[in-house]
Amino acid sequence: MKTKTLGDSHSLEQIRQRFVEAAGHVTQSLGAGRVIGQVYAYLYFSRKPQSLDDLTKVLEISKGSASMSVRQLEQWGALRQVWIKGDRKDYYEALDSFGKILRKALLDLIGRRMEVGDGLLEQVEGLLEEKGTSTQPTQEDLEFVQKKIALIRAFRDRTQRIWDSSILTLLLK
Amino acid sequence: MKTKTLGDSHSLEQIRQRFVEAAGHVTQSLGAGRVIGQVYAYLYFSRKPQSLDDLTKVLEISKGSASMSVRQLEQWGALRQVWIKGDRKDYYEALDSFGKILRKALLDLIGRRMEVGDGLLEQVEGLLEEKGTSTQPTQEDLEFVQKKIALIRAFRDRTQRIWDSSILTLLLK
DNA sequence: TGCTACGTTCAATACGAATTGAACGCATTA
DNA sequence: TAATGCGTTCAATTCGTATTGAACGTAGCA
Repeated sequence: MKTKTLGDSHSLEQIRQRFVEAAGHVTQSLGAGRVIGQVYAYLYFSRKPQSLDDLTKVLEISKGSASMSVRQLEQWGALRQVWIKGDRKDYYEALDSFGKILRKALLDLIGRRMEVGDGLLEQVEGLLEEKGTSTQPTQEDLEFVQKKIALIRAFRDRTQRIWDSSILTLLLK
Repeated sequence: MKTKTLGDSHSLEQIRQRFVEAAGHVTQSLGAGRVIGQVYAYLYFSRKPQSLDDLTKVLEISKGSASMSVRQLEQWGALRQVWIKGDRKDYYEALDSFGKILRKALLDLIGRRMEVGDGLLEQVEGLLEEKGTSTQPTQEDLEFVQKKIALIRAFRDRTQRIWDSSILTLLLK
């Protein structure tokens, strides 16, 4: 039991392994784990649905990892569960709507990280409104900060539009 | 010596700290450290150039961190070094061409991570060319893999165009 | 009803990357 | 020329987070 899957061709199996490895790096650099990419790539290059058990053996990952990765990928619409009658295991096959998948995944990953900064500009602008009437801070300081924040807002708004229109909609197609 | 900088206004100082914190999160999630963002935000909201020494005190980071961050930011065109005569310290002030800065930073960060996967498609397609003539692998397997890889290439080319045109050029303006 | 084989969960662990800080080199000044 | 005050470097450390694996719940089967 040395190599399994995808016929016996050495070079084809080699190619799959290359993709598994590369996908692992990609997802890792995107801030999802390495395993997620590996699982998807492996399933993508599998002719038949594979079980969690297969994944743990081939990718040498734990049962827990396999389970969690598969669930994450399912939520991103990257996998489909397949029942094989007379078999108690769950089987999975990869879907290939890369655009939709990437879109969901990015929104998820980015959203997960941007909570903190989100709404900061609005909050701060609110604070400045209040202070605008008071005279506590020196007029100079107030103007300085307002000017700086205005620059940020302008840039934010511009990139926001680009992001919304270009990326997401185009990835959808 | 409790609070320094930016006048004495509590609320304005508060605002700066908010931005420092937020910027730290952003750069961290982008895969550059937390410190990079903090340093930039602090300088951006400083009226006068600041020294490494200032940074270590205000941001509570080590001299090493301050030095490395400043250098990185300089390479991204985010900072400008300022000499103050009669002072042996180096001073820095933030530049605000956000577009150019982000562009350089992203190219750098992404480039740093994509080395692995880069050229993979080309390599693999090369391998498949060779195998195309041999009959080692079953015809079915060969076709399967070729089809799968073609899908990936199509997607890669499409997103590549979007990335090149939309993002980078627009960020330049 | 108990037994088996599976998937899930989450506290413990391992791992990689960010950060530190001591050692160093290089200016500047006396 | 020595002494002082910088910035830089990089091995050691710390810290966050991905991964593990043992314990658990559950569904099917005898």
